Amino acid sequence: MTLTDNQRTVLSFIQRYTAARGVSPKLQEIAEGIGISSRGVAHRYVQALEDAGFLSIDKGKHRGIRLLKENPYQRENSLPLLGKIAAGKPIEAIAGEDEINLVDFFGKNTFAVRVQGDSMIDAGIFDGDIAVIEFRETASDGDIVVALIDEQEATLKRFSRSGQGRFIELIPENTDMETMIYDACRVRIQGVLVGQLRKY
Amino acid sequence: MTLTDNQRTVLSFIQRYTAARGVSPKLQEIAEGIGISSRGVAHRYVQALEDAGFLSIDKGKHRGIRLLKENPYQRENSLPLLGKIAAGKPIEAIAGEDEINLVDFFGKNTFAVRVQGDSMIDAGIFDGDIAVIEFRETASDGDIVVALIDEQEATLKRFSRSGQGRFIELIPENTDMETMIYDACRVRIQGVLVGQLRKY
DNA sequence: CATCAACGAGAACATTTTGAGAACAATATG
DNA sequence: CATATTGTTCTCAAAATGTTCTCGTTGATG
Repeated sequence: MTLTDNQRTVLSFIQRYTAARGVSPKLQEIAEGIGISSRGVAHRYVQALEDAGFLSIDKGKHRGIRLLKENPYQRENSLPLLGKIAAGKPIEAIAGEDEINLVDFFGKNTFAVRVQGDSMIDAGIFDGDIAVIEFRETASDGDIVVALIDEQEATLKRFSRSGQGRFIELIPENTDMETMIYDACRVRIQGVLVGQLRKY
Repeated sequence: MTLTDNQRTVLSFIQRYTAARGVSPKLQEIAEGIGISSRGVAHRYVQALEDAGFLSIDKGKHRGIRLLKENPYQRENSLPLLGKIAAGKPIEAIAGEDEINLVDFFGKNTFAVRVQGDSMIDAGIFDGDIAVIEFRETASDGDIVVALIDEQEATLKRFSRSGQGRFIELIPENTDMETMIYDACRVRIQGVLVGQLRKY
């Protein structure tokens, strides 16, 4: 039994709510939490989650949801997003405006890899940074891509075609390093850079 | 039964997506991932992969693809064991190894602000980046801080004391801009930079 | 040139998933 | 008990997604 996207969203909401408040949410609260207006629909989701074994329902009881399993899909990964800095107000004044969720922020089809090496420092990507990559098998000239060479070596470089598409150039953003040129058949694109994270 | 190049591409996409996200992609996502626009074509590929025995389809269900075989690339090339990118493994081999959780990654007492302006470009912080800040009322010389001046203006600068603690210097990381010096009582620290996010 | 297989676009249809809300039952509360 | 709140079960409709087509293009091959 697999969950639908919305069922996962509901499960995640229930887990967060329960963790924060110590009691399970009401159906109305679940509905509002996922942006709908119908308690009936919320109930249908909760029922589906019970059928899938993620929780149990104390029938009829208010706030009668008990969680059983960990949610294997979604992880809690949001940060509160405050207003723009340098815009003139104390941070407290604009707190709680929004939040950042990694998946929402960078897009759904993304994953993260840790970058090793200095081949992209001129693009502002440093050793140890986390690169956020969107799944794609194709790229446009100028994209920064994760390229797999000979099914062996994965590398992060700027992508460009040459020789009427027969060759692929992988261009480091570092004046000390040289462009690598391969037969197109030796290179497989695994994704395109869409963001990055850095921790100090 | 041999797969065509495109079928292999689709299989690779499905494998990586599933490894990283825990659920299979939708046909639309597959189409976008390989650079085409037609769900129908994506379906034809998935069907071919089912016929070839690589996966099974839960007919009609959304995200109803189940992978059956191991990734052929992993099996055919026994790969070196380094996890980081540029160090030698296809993404599907390391997916899931290094999941990023924003709160775990940056710490609990953190929030995010969008950076406006170029005062920190030499520190690699650009206009439009998201700065991740840890709540603190104190800072050490050299920290990059969110400082509130006269309870009015919040700004992101490098922090330093001077004059036996009577003054606070807020130093931009931009050679075109000048250090600002304030009486310590006019400056309140709101937090210290611990990370950043960028979206391309 | 004729044929064929692989491919991409997109229309048309089928099925699943979703949302609203009514009606009623059970529970909570004073 | 009386009332309000909450949970449960329905029906109907819409949206999203999967499925099956046709059509045209391209490149390889005989």
